Amino acid sequence: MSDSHYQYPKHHVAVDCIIFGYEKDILKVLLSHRRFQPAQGDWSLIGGWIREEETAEKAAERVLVEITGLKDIYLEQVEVFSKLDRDPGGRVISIVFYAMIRLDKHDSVLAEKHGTGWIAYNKIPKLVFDHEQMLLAAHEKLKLKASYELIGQNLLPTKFTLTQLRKLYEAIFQRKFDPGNFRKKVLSLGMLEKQTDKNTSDSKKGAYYYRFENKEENLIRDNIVKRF
Amino acid sequence: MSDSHYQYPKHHVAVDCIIFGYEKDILKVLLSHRRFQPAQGDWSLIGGWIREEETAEKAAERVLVEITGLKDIYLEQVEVFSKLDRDPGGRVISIVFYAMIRLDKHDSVLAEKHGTGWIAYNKIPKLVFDHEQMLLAAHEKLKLKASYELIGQNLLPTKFTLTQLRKLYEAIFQRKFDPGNFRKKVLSLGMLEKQTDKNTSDSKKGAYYYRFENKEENLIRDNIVKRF
DNA sequence: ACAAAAGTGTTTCGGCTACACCCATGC
DNA sequence: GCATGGGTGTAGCCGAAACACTTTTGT
Repeated sequence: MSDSHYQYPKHHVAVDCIIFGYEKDILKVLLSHRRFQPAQGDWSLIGGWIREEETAEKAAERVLVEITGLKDIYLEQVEVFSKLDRDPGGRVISIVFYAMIRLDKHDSVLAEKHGTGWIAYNKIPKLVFDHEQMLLAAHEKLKLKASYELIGQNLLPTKFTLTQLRKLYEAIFQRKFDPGNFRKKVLSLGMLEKQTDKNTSDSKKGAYYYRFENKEENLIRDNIVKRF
Repeated sequence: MSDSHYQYPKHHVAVDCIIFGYEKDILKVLLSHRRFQPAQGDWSLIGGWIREEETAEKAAERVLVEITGLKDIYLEQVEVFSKLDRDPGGRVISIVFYAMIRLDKHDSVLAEKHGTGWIAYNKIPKLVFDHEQMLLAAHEKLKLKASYELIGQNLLPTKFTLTQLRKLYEAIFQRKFDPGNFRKKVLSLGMLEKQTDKNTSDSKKGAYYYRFENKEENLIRDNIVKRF
C-alpha cells in the first residue's frame, strides 16, 4: 500500500486504554467520568487521538503519562474496533490497548484532576459506546497472558508474598486457587527470588517476600492456569 | 472520543491480509507480485485501503473477494502496525488480518489476473516493508488458535481423512505428531463425524473420511497442542 | 512377500488436584 | 489454647507420549 496515497480516504484514529491496577485483593480499572457532552456523566475508558507523528503505541503511552504520570508502562494491543456507528460523534477507528500499572506508584492528584477513578473490575458501571466490549476483550487477553506467563511484575509492589501473588491471580480469574499448589507451581518456574525479610502485617507467622528475578530467560511460557 | 473530531488529524488506514491455504501437505500463503513502483517485482501481502463507509473487517472481506472470488472467509484480526516509516510512500496505519481459505475452491484465474501466487510457508521470499513481521505475527496467532481449538474446517475439503488433518497440523506447527496419539486426541473432542466412504488414493488400505459436525458446541476449547 | 498407511492397544511418566498436616505467632 | 495464614508432603488421577502390534491391500 504505497502509491498515490493521497487520493484515498483518511480516518480519525483513536486509542482507548484499559488500565488495570491491583489494590486490596481487588482488580481495578481506571475509568474516566465524562464532564462534557456527549455522554456527559457517563463512565468511559481513557483514550485519545493518534497524532500524525506518533505510532499507536506512542499515543497510548502519551495518554497514560497524561493521566497517571507514569512512563514505561506495560502495554499490549488488544483489538481494533471499527464499526461505523460505534462513536455517535462520527466515524472513529479505535485501537484498544490494555495496560498494567502499579497502583502504589501512580499520581492520584493528576488522576483526580482528570476526573478519573479506580473501579473494581466486578463493579464496572455502564460504559459509553462499545467500551464494555473493549473491556471484556482486554480482560480475556489479560487472562490469556496470565495463563501461560507469570504476571504480577507490573501490578504488584517490588516485594510481595506468594499469597499476594495468588490473590492477584484470583482477582484476575475471578476464582480460587489452592494455596499449596499455586505456591509450588509458581516457584517451579524459577522466576522468583526469595528475600530474607518477611511480611508480618498480613499474617501472624509472617510470609517471606519474593521478587521477580530480572533475567532474560523470564520469557517462560508454561501453563499456569490450564483452562478458563 | 467524540467531540469536535474535525480538528484532529486523520490517517490513511489499510488492511493487509495473510491468506493461508493448504495443498499437498504444505501450508501456503497467497502473495502478490508487485507489478508497479515502488518495490516493483517484490512480493507483498494482499492489502487495500479502508473506505469511509466500511469497517476494517469489511475492507478485508472486500479485498479477499476481489482477489480470490470467495465470500464468507474465516478472518481474524492479528495486530496493528503503525510505525511512521513502515511504508516509504507515506504514513499508513495497517490493520493485519489472517484468513483461511480452501484452496480447492478458490478462483485461480482471478488470482492469476492480480499477479498473485501461492507460496509455501517455509519458502517465503523477501517481502516488502514490514510484511515479514506481519506474516510471523499471523502465523503465531494461527498456531495459538490451532493449539486450543480444532481447526481445519476452513482449510481442508469437506471430507478428509485423519491423516490429512494430522498433516495439516504438522504443516502449521512445522513438526511431527504421533499418528496414533493425534487420532485419539482429535476423536476424543467429539467434533468429527465419521463417514461411510473411504479415501483409497492416499493409501492401500484406505482411510475413512471424516467431516466437521456443524454443532453449536463446536467451540470446544481444549489443549490440542500443549506447548510450541 | 513386502511395504506402507490405517487403526488399536498398552505402558510409562509427569503434572495437576485434593487433600492432610505441621509451623509460627498474635490474641 | 486456638484461630489463622504459612508452608510442606503425599496419594490418586488423568492425559500426553512413546511405541508395539495388528489389519488391509496394492505392487
